[in-house]
Amino acid sequence: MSYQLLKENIRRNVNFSDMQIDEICSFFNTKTVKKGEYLLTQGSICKFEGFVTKGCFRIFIIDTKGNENILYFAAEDWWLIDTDSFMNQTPSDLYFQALEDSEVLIIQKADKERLYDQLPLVEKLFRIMSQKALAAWQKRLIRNHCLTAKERYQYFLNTYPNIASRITDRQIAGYLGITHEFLSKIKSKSLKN
Amino acid sequence: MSYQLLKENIRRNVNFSDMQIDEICSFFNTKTVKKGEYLLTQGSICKFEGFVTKGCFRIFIIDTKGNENILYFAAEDWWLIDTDSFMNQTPSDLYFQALEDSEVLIIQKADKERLYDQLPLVEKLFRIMSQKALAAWQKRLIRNHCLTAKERYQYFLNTYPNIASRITDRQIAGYLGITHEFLSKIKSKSLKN
DNA sequence: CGCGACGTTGATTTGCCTCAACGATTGTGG
DNA sequence: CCACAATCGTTGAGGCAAATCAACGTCGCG
Repeated sequence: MSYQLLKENIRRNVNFSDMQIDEICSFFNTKTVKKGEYLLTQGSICKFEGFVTKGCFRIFIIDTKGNENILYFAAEDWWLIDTDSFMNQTPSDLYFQALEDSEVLIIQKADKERLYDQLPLVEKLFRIMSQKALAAWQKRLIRNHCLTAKERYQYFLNTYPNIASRITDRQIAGYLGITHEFLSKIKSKSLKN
Repeated sequence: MSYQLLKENIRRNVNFSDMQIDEICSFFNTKTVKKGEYLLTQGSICKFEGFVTKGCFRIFIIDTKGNENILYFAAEDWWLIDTDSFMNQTPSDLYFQALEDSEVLIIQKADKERLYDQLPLVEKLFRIMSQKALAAWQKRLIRNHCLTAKERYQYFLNTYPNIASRITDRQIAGYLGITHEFLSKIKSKSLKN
């Protein structure tokens, strides 16, 4: 059952009772997305949050120079969220694109508001999730300032081995904020050491 | 009264009753910090969160190369939080240093836990605060990837004029992730246009 | 006054980008 | 199942943004 992964993910943050967690899960619906398809595109308002149970997504932005800049990848056990657009219901800057055939558990904005009212402990759940994410983003920015591209690449390989192994180098370069040509040169130099 | 700023800051996120907001404020104590002093240093466990009512702080990290890397500035109406260390009660990577004689409203870790229990709506408050912060950090990382140092400098000046005007260029360079020499060159080139 | 932190400037180096070309791999339609 | 296109990874030449190192004048402060 694909809800099992979601339940475990939630329980890692807040210890809900079995009844509560079933209640929470009942707000989510399964959605399948084929490789290459988009769940969200720039300019549209994000009305849902998702939890990936199968496959892999990239969350990216196309900047004014036309470069694809990848915020993060979401494989199994990751959340698929545009915090800004979902919270403020403003047009999104982001794209959610499936890099493989994927399955996502989806909760709609209106349902999430109902869930907050119905089960106030869900506030704590998303408070903790947001704080963990916040700490991670702060550390990532520091790494971008302190580390060279090569060091960031190696950190990525070590930290997310099962994401790195299933995506192209172009995607990794987009995540690291470098060109794919330069990533290729980093790799060839690493082999010589 | 220095609590007024805190009350307004909180009410911008959750509409508490007067009684509730007084209750929340009663958990905070005033602390004065002189220019140059530290409220948190690397290696210590962060047992508090703060809200700045007067003065200005820099929140920074010293990396392995000895560079001071500034995560953000906290002047009046800003929160002073090491999310990671406070949440996990692990040794902090950060320094909180006053750049001016300052005043902070402090809430201790144990008291904050009590506040969550006593007034569950506070969960929503910090959920919303964390999500707003998260969205802001994601945008900042994107700017670091897409914009040149000059463009980031101008963005900083436009976005935080009353922080930029009261700190040294060295601090701004540390925030932008560039050397202060290069920032100086950016400024001299800007004047010629 | 004298010291330390600051801002500035120049010379040099380096990390990364841009552009272009090429073979290898993957995907797709006939 | 093949042919072709598209995408991918690689490599090289050249250029630019930013770092490094060093020197210097200025300012605030003890």
